[in-house]
Amino acid sequence: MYALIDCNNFYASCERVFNPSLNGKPVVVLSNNDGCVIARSNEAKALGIPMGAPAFEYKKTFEKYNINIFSSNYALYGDMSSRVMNLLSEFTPEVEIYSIDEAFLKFIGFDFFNFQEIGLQMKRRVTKGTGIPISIGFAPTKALSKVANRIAKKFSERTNGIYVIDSEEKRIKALKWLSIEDVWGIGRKHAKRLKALQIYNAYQFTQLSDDWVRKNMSVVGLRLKHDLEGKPTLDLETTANKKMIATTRSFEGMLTSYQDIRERVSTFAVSCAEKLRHQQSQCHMLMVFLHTNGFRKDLPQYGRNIVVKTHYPTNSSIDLVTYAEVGLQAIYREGFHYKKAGVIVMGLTPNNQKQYSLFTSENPKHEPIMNVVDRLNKAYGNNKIKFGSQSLGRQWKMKQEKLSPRYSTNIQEIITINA
DNA sequence: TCTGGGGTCCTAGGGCGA
DNA sequence: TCTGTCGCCCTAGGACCC
Repeated sequence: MYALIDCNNFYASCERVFNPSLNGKPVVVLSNNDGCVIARSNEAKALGIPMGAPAFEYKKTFEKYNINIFSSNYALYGDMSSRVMNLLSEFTPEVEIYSIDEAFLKFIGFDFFNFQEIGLQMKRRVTKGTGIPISIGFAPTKALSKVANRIAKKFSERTNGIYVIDSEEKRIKALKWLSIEDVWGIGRKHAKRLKALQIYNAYQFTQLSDDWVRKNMSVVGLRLKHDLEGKPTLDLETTANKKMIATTRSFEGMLTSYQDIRERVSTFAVSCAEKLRHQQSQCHMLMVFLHTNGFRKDLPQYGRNIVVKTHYPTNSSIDLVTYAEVGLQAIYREGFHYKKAGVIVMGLTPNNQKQYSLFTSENPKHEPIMNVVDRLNKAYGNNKIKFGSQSLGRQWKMKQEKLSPRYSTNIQEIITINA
């Protein structure tokens, strides 16, 4: 049996844990730069605020309905997430953390257990331990547990946030209820194609022939079909190291000068290098990209990316800044208003599997320097140590006008209770 | 004026050596 | 020495997820 546990309106719920006066009121959380709506409480959903809504377009709606707005506070959400995941792992050792707010659990040898009861215990444990509300779906496969979770959430008053698919009858009923575009693994494109063929729900999808699905939706679609049929095909994924690491940002305004963009790109490269060292990996390729604002049809558009190969595997900030600059020089063009840039490191290998080059080698001083940089940044806060190409005086700040405190990870910002 | 960020997997097609 | 075929590797692009 698999379970999918999903935190309800996760970011909005995190804000509520430390500010209970928000309970019952509409809450939205915005993306970086306070750009789009990325999380909504049920009350905000009921007011018709869609996912991804640009904040500036909905400003009046926010004011009209007194909606509580928050900038995204990843320090808080990340910490709350790991607390939830820790509690869930008390129920079975087989846990796949699927995203910041979701986990698959696998129950082997629980044949005679009552999953409804296990679900109740999980809910109580997580609510008591973190204050985060969760929904739980149990089913014999991962894809079906996603479906069960959806039912648990959709009919929460009847299901109490827990639903178990444990019979053929329930499976078919659930699949007939689920619209094709809501099936996990069927995105917009495939949903459109399937609808054109009169396939409107998940059950109809499972009635297609394997050959057709394989031919038109690749093995990915076929695996999904089998999983929905109740034949376990997708298993828990082991949490290996990441295969690529990215740091990309939209700029608050638009940038034109090479120097300004270079500063930003250097910072992205430094950030990638830090993430690489954190997971004890190194990269042998780095991609730099930049592009103009696609929403501004009145301005000339330009966008390019370039992959730069490193001479040896590295996670040195000094090296990566250098390579990133080589890439940027190759793709930067004068005369455009740039809105977004990023650095992505690829071809990752563990630190202890190093393929040396005959002709070039890393500077042996980098490793101890990076160790010191990481230690200082850890002790005194991130980005205290900067590199030459990053500006010392200038602070590039994301727009975060509605940022809540880091209640659970910073002692200076701990919650205060007035008696 | 203002529209996010970070990932994974799969396939097709070309280059290239055996 | 030339040519055809096969399989591997790499890359770009597409589709999906949260």
